[in-house]
Amino acid sequence: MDYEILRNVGTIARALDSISNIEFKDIALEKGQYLYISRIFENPGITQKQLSNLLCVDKTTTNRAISRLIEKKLVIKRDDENNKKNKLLWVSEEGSRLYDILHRESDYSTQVALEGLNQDEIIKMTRLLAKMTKNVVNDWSEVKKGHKRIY
Amino acid sequence: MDYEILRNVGTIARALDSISNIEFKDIALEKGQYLYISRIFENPGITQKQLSNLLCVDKTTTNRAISRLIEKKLVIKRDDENNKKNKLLWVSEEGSRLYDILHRESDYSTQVALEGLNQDEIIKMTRLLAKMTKNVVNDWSEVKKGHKRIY
DNA sequence: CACTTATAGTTGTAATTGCAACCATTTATC
DNA sequence: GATAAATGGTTGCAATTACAACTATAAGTG
Repeated sequence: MDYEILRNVGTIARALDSISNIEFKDIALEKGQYLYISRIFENPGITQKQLSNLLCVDKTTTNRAISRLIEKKLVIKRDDENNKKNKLLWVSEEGSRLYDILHRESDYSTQVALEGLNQDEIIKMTRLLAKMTKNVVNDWSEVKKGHKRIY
Repeated sequence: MDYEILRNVGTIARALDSISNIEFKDIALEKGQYLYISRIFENPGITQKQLSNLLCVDKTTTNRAISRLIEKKLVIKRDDENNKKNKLLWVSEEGSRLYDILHRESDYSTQVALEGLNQDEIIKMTRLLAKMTKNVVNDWSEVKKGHKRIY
């Protein structure tokens, strides 16, 4: 049945997250921190709220993770001149060096995950997962705002 | 590039997990507990170790989750007559009733996630994700055992 | 303009999560 | 069959995770 799809998505995600957390202990990153460094590096000046929505993580979780990364001098926080409510985030020089490793690991995991799939399948997969992401993130935003789904 | 694939897998998984955790607070389930109830229901007599491998979760996490579910009388633990090391798990009657709700929610989320995909795409997706799962879980087992991946 | 509502960020608290280190069995090896 | 290695399960810790409840700023509305 179709429910296999979401089950496997969950399993793949947990497995990869677990692998990343274990591997990045070598570079003194704690659970989950790699996610934030990657996204901030690729979206310089992003806010905590935007990060939370990008990752589908609670904003308080993002806040704590960022605080820790600032302590560790891997991320820098600056005030937004145009909007005092916002604090913009950048990766430090040290953080940038880590990004290189994160990127390489991600590439490797992608290679492993896609082993045995041909180019056409990969392209289709990319397109379909993007569509699914949009569908699911939409529901996530609603539910986070308090909307009750009926089923 | 291909790295979009794993990013989206992670995002979908986090979003759905977050939704489930929020929705299942109505039935007094705490973070993550729904996973174990579902899998034990579908695999009666499963052990903690098998559960951990099925979900790609650390065995100590499984242990704590199960202890809590036993306290809540949603899961039952029995000794394996043939092997005193193993403790076999079953869902209680109360737990079975919850399973019904979990199943309905999962169906609904699947429907939402797959909106806009046709039957052929869904079938392909199912097959490809199963293959990816196998690839990734294999690496996860190795890394958990201490194997260092080179990249 | 007043003032209400919404938004971004932050802390209090309580729970899960997972590595390390351990016990109890079982399995492998001599 | 004795002893070593492996396996399944369990606790001590230390950290993330996230809901509530809050502050401060910005945006919407009469």
